[in-house]
Amino acid sequence: MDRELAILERLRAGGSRITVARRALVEALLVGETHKTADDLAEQVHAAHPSVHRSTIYRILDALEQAGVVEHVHFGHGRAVYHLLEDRHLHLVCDDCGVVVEMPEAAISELAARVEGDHGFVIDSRHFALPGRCRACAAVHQSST
Amino acid sequence: MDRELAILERLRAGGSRITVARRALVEALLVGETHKTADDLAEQVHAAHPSVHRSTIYRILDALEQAGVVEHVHFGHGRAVYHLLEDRHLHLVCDDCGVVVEMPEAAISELAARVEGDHGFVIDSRHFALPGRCRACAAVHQSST
DNA sequence: TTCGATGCAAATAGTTTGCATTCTA
DNA sequence: TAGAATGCAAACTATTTGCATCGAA
Repeated sequence: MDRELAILERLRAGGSRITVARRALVEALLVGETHKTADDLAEQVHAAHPSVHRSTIYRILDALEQAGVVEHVHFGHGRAVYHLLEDRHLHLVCDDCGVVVEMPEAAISELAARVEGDHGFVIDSRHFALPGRCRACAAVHQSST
Repeated sequence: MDRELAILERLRAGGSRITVARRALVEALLVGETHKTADDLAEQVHAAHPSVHRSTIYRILDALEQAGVVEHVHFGHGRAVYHLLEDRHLHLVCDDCGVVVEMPEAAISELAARVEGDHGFVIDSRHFALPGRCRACAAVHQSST
């Protein structure tokens, strides 16, 4: 039940030490939105611990990623969002309004199987978002183009 | 048959002027690899015209993109590659060795149709590469992990 | 001659790194 | 107390922008 402790324990198991900054970042990951940029997380951590530096945020995120706790997904043009590994799913991001639609990982399995058969290529589709246009923006786009 | 002239003409039609730099960049796009980073292109252009600035390369690429001549695809972690619109296809990039596998756009149509039906989301799959592992790296990865 | 294109330098966004210091285990 | 973690500043990558000048039509 205590997700925070479980995650910290997992870090400790990997030889890491538990610090205030790490505790705060894990807490930040556990509340609110499931997808947060490094910036979002830094802001949240700063609320309680203003002295935690941005570079530390990145280093902790890196440690968490190595420990298999989080993963990051690129949402186009440079910025990445981080989320807990438990929340595995594909991401669809709207190029126009930026809304993120989640869909089960299974949706891509058919394509993945075909690609693997044809090219031997194993798609890791979680690491990138599929871009496009959400329902609303697709409608607008169609009428204005 | 003269692709270079055709492209330049297309630029001119949009109100643009034809300059040495533009001519050189279009030439660079037409030879060799079908996918090049802004850096690759800058290097090629510099070979003949060392004074052309990087920012100019970006501005020309932007103009070409607006004119519908090229498009850029993000290959993960910040860098983008440009290619002529005629060469439309999906990209699979290996996270390990960086090799790019191309596959017909049609391969994703089934997934795209399902997603559009379920979520109203219109995937623009050409704008991003699907990450994963190529046959060779997948084999290595499996045995070493 | 006019307005688009360019060179330059500086700014930007997002992230990473070297190094001396601090703190956990 | 050893070695991991941190703060800080500075570097980095890829790209963009303001501005004065240049050049194509």
